[in-house]
Amino acid sequence: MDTKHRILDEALTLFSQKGYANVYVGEIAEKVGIKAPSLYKHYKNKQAIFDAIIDEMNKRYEAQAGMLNINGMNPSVDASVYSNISDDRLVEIGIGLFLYFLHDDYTCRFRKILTIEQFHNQEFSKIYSSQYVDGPISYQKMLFQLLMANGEFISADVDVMTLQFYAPIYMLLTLCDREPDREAEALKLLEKHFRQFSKIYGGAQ
Amino acid sequence: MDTKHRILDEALTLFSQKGYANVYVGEIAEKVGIKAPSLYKHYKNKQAIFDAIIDEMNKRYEAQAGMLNINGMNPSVDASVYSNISDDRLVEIGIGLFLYFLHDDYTCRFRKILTIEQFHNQEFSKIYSSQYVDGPISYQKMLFQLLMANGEFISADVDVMTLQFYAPIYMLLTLCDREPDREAEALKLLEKHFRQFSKIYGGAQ
DNA sequence: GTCTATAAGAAGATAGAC
DNA sequence: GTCTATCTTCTTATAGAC
Repeated sequence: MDTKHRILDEALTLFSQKGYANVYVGEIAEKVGIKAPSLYKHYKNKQAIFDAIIDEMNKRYEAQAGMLNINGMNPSVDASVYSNISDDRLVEIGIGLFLYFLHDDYTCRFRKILTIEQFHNQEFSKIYSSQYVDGPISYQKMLFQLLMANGEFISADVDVMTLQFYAPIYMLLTLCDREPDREAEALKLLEKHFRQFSKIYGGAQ
Repeated sequence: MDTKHRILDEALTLFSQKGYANVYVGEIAEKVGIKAPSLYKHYKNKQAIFDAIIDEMNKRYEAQAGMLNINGMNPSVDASVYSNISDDRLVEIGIGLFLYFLHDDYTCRFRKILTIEQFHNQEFSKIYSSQYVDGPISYQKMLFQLLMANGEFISADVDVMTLQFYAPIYMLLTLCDREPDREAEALKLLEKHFRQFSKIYGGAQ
């Protein structure tokens, strides 16, 4: 990894721990193993490093959306994936998704930045809600609608159903961001949640 | 309100919007209507203002815990309140609690500080989890256990039940902190959630 | 208790040698 | 591209008059 990328990487880590204002240029440079003035050969100023992080995040988000089909525009394609699946497979998919969000190198550090800066920066506030609330919810909602139409889920208010499915994932994700030691506890609970959810709403099978 | 309290109040607002490092002493002073040096007659330094906010929060938290019986040590006393209540009353209580957390002048600004500083400060991380995850959950869990023992709720895994009850409240609370305009939407969804939850788990009545 | 003036120091950024 | 030296600006905090 060249110096320019290493600066971005160390800055991302520091910003995600302390927030923009608490990180000093000299601190980023030190982590990279250079002196602060050298850093200005790679980026115009501190703000430019931050902006580069946002750009990189936007690029990755698009790639990721395609890969995970989360917030995808066409859940009907994915519906077949979830059609007639076993509880075990549902748990596997759900846990896999949770772990991806939690551990993906870039995603997880950027989510922390969004968390820290959300009240300070309206752009971040919008990205946060879109990426971690409205996106997953609208995707899940369309999926549940299809599963209901196929008769695989009992019919119920789909908004509430989606809320009850996704909110636990969200809460445990933010919990693990804050206290990584509690991941095992979260995973255990999440698995039970998926099974129970399937029992409640998948009763039509 | 005397100057010392007004400093605390304006500092709390600013810290909750920008985080500690982004708020300058001169900015707090300006909001109060004095010059920065005058502020040092009331507080030793910037950190002392922050510490005073923490102290005040701890005081209020204890009073609030008693008042709301959230994170209370004895939910069996409260179980009678929830015993044999109508759906309407359950919604009323749930929404009331949500609105208290969301709007209480001090609570809501302090929660934003916790959110902003949680990855930076382990003390805040612990307070956050205790106040907005483990506290409410352990209280609700004990309540549901009692309602199950009374035969008013069907028997099910109580940890999952509690998670499914509380996680939507938590998610919508953090959503409204970020986007206050979405309160009406959150309340509508929350009401439907309570009714649906009661239908699922209160089926033993 | 509030002010003006100012010190002390931190952090961002530039100049210029190598 | 990296360094040392330095400039500039911003912020905290103090001194001392009123």
